[in-house]
Amino acid sequence: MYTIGDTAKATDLPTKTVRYYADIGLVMPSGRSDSGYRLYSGREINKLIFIRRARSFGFSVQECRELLSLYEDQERSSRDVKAIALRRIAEIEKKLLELQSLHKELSYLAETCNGDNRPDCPIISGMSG
Amino acid sequence: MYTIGDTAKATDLPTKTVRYYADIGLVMPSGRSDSGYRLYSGREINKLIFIRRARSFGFSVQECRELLSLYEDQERSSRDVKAIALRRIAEIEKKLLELQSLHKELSYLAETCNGDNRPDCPIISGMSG
DNA sequence: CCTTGACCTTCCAGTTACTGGAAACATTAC
DNA sequence: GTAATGTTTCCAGTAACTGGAAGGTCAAGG
Repeated sequence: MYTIGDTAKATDLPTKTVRYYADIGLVMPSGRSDSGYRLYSGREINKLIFIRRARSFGFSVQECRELLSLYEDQERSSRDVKAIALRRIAEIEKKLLELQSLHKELSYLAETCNGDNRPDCPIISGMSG
Repeated sequence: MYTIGDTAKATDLPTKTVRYYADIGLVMPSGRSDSGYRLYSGREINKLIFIRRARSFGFSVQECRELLSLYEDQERSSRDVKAIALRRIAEIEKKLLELQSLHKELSYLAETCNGDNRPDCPIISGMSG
């Protein structure tokens, strides 16, 4: 069992955010210490890491809730699970392409503009591809 | 020259957001029509597409401002440009790894939970890798 | 020319997802 | 035992939109 600070370290989330997620019922601590400290188990740690990743790619908290429920809602049919997962996978693949494109653009910029004098770097005109 | 609606379509951003970016001085329209309509050129379209991408990967508006300034601030030395670009590239590479990991997790879920009966899918316990 | 509908304008209020800070209690380190 | 650090709740503030009202503009059809 981890206190909120240890949980924050383990998940690479701010303490404030972990507490916020508990407040909105996204990831509840598995219990409280005698003195009222939130206590998290490995399971919650894993959920929080998953959420941090999903959030950092623009999935809303609501969408994270839905993604988590894929694993937890015993009432939901496998068909639903698969449908939602596949929809998200398509989005992720689109994001992967865009992220690679962004990477390429910045790499080109770093390569091109590497002297002491400022070169022209007219890269914006090519930034939309 | 594009009106704000055409610009929104071309950049895949909501009209509201394009107007908001003008309000905060992130991307100004290159001019106004006689009747006061915002008018955008290809250059602004490209900037907006670049920003949409960067935003969707968690770069703040302030960071987008900095990234755009890499191309525009004639006072900034090439050394700075390269340093900032390299820092961002490192972040993007980390994001790429995490996005690939997210993709793998959801693909595994979609594959595993594909019958008509709900299988156990105890994937959360492996979600932190 | 007139009207209808889709566009645009400004302004202001509301939302999402945090984020910072105060006051007070708990735990750990010396 | 006391100082530093960590935790609690609560409340206010911020970033980046987002929705809606009230009104001006523009192209198409009658």
